[in-house]
Amino acid sequence: MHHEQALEMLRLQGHRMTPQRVLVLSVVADGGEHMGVDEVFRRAREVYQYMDIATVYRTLRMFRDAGVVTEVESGDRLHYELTMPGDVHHHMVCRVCSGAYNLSPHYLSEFRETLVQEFGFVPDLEHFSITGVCAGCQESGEG
Amino acid sequence: MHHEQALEMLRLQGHRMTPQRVLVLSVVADGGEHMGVDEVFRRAREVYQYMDIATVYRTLRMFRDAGVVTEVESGDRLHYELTMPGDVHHHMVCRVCSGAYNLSPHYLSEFRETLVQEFGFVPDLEHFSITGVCAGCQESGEG
DNA sequence: TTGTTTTCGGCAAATAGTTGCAATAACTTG
DNA sequence: CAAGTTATTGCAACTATTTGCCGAAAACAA
Repeated sequence: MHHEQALEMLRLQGHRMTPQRVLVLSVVADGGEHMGVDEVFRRAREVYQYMDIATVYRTLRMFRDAGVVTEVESGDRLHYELTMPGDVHHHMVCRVCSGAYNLSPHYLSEFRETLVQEFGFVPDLEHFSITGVCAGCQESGEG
Repeated sequence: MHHEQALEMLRLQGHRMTPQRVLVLSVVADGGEHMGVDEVFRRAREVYQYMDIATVYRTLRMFRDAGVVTEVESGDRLHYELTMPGDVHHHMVCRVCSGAYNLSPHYLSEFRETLVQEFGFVPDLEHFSITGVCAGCQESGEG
């Protein structure tokens, strides 16, 4: 998704376009890989020095609910990235090095179906991330 | 697992047996279903009025690492239950009613194998819980 | 442009949970 | 049982994140 499309989506959903929101969106869009809240905050404050951390949290949460960013629980912190409709993926987060690796949703679709059919339980796998130890850290014997 | 066995396990692992630890263990053991940290704290403080919340957190974390209690992320809070070696299970937590349903580990074993074989990533599925909407809340149209 | 409505932002205070530190108490040895 | 060692406690301060409040600003109408 592009910057402009995201703004359009937000407007269509009736959200007001404030300088703070435009700024947060551009920071996340320029960030590339997913960014921690504190990093979004620091970069935004470089541009607008009165930016408040609560505004960053509220804005990112709203963006997530609107579907323009994706929230990743990386270790014990929240990270965000611009939603890429053609590239939906989950994350495997390494508990040793904090590295995040993408995982195609097809690895979970069967599991999802099973839960729905056997228990009628509809899991939230959209913002799904799995903690564990990655291959590299395993070799280092740090698992 | 029983109270006594848990104490024995802790002692064998070299942990000191303090009144605070014995108390926290008995509270969790008597609690039945899994309990929130605040509830463990409140009940413990009824018995020993100087109990500190930090002690409760540290004690439960240590019990978890020692294998005598199981940690469940219920919604956005931590819950604990006495580990039952014959009854290992995961949890499906409903985001609407906060209800928790047990899930046999066999539903995840295939998924686990896939991650290990394809990515060398060893997931932490021991303390695994899945958020979603349960069958009951689905009917109520609250999903 | 001005006025009206309603959402939003900034601040401060609250939340759950963690951590550093000095005092204390549990285990160990004699 | 007393002394020494070291883990553990209680406290306060800290983390990340959320929330209540109220003035400010966005959207929209006239």
